[in-house]
Amino acid sequence: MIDIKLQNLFEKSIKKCIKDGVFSIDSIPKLELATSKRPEHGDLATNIAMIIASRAKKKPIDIANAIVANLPEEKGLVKNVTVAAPGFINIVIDPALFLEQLREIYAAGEKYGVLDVGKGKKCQVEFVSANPTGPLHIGHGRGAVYGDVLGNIMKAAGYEVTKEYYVNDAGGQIRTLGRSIYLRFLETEGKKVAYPEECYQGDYIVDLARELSQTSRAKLFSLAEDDAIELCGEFAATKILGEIKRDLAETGVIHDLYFHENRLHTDAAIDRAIAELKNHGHIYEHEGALWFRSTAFGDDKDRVLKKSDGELTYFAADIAYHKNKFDRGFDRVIDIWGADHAGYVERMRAAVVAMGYQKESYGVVLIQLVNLMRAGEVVSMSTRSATYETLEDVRKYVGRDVCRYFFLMRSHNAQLDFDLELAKKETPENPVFYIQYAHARIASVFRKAKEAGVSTDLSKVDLAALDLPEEWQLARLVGDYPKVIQDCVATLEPHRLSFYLMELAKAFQGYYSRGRSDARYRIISNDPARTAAKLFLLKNCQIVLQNALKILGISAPEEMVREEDE
RNA sequence: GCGCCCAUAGCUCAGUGGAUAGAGUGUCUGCCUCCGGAGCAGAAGGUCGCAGGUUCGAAUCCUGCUGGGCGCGCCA
Repeated sequence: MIDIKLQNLFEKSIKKCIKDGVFSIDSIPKLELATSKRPEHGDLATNIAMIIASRAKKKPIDIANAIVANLPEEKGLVKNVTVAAPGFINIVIDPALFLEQLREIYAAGEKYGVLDVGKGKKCQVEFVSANPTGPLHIGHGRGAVYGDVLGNIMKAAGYEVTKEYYVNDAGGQIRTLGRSIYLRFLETEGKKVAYPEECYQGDYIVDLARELSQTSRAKLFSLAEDDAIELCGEFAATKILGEIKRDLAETGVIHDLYFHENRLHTDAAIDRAIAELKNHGHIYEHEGALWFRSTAFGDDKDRVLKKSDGELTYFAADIAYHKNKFDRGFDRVIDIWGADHAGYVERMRAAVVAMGYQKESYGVVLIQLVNLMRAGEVVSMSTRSATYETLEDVRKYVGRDVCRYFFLMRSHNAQLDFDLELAKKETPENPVFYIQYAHARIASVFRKAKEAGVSTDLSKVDLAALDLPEEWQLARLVGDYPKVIQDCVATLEPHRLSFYLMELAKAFQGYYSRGRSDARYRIISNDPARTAAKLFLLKNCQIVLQNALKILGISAPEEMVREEDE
């Protein structure tokens, strides 16, 4: 809003400068406004004079001065404008304008921060997609929370989002799973078997074998070995997928759709996808196998779709799945993969482009791995015996909110050290509590106000009663929220929201705490107009805290309860 | 060997070409008669891995190094 108004003012001024012959350029550059880091640089700053200077071959400072001199007057917008070397234009906004924004926020309520940049386009976010052969580990957890929150952010930004989980329930891995179960079953029957290294080693395999045995012992003996293994595989995969879903649900991650790979096989979708590539001339045969010429689209080497033994590769199924995605009408398809799949990106992109879909509509986000730590020591992830290895164990140990926040407080393309002992600490070192505390404190003030019989009717508030710099600052900060959402969408980086929340919480705590020593800062006073205005400001802070926490999938408690008090 | 990611305060990390590089934590010093001290204010702490280059301006972009992580199958 403010941006647009300023854009207009500057455009007018620049046009006048051109007309007056101060400088000459072909087109007017877009006005970039940055929030100033230092108070003496005003609220906003623009570098437009320097941009123009480089094009017009003039001194930036002269251009800045000319632009400022020609800025039209507009009441209630700009309070002051100054020029600083080498050519910055610093703008002080009328504080009343930030305060006015509060009314919009209050009116929008939980809709505040909902944007239309997505314009209702259909967006699919695929994440987790772990094979149903074992429990989710902490790395899956990071991808799960990232994908969930990215989906929430895209939704808030105006996309129509589908969160999806691709289930690899066909092929070799499920057969191996079935064999693992079957062999463990034989063991429980007292048979001596050699348990191969490539089979799944976890204890859960034994548990599943026992469980299946209870209902289907006779059947397993009556079937031919291959059929028995298939039965074991189906049983275990279904069971494990159920566990994964429950695990995700408890982490606050809900997918809209579980897409089963099996479907692609039963309705010949893979054949159709290969045919599609063939029509475009990107398929050839070599040494009895069927190849996709992915090198034509920037991949390192061509890839096999059908092996010489006649079996399809997983890549073939993945291509069919992605064809399916685009055929369902998604304008944007975002895959979220672990960093260990980086080598897979180029071939998938190649396939998407080769089938004739827009390159820009497809994106892959790689999530770097997680190092699980305990009090500074790395907890081994390779040994199955390690205690806190699964997502479930970690979540149960630290709690859902902390678990999610730790995954969200870091850029996804940096590795994450997840320290269990640090996450477990409830006091200052743990930002999630600090943010929640800000929310709870506001709730507490409202309870107090009610007790004291203060009117909490916020429909008519005199904003002029907010006359402290910290109050303008807070108003400005909550006004930044939609921009933060926009940035998160543009960069696909939800951690920016976490950092914003921290900043907002800090600004609020600082403001609130001054009330201890300075009566002007106390929220509830015997001045009804000031009290109402301050409550209104707090309410707006609370709205933003709530909306942002909701996107992150973290609770916004009305009060904080210490664990030892429970 | 090739590809991708990372390197910023003691530690963990922000910083999508802008001004004197910021938080949290740790260390040190203060602060409460009163709305929640899980708090607040302040101080100290930096050759932004190294070397070049592009630019009015580089932690940010380009090139080459160094160090760490991941990946390079007719595996999944």
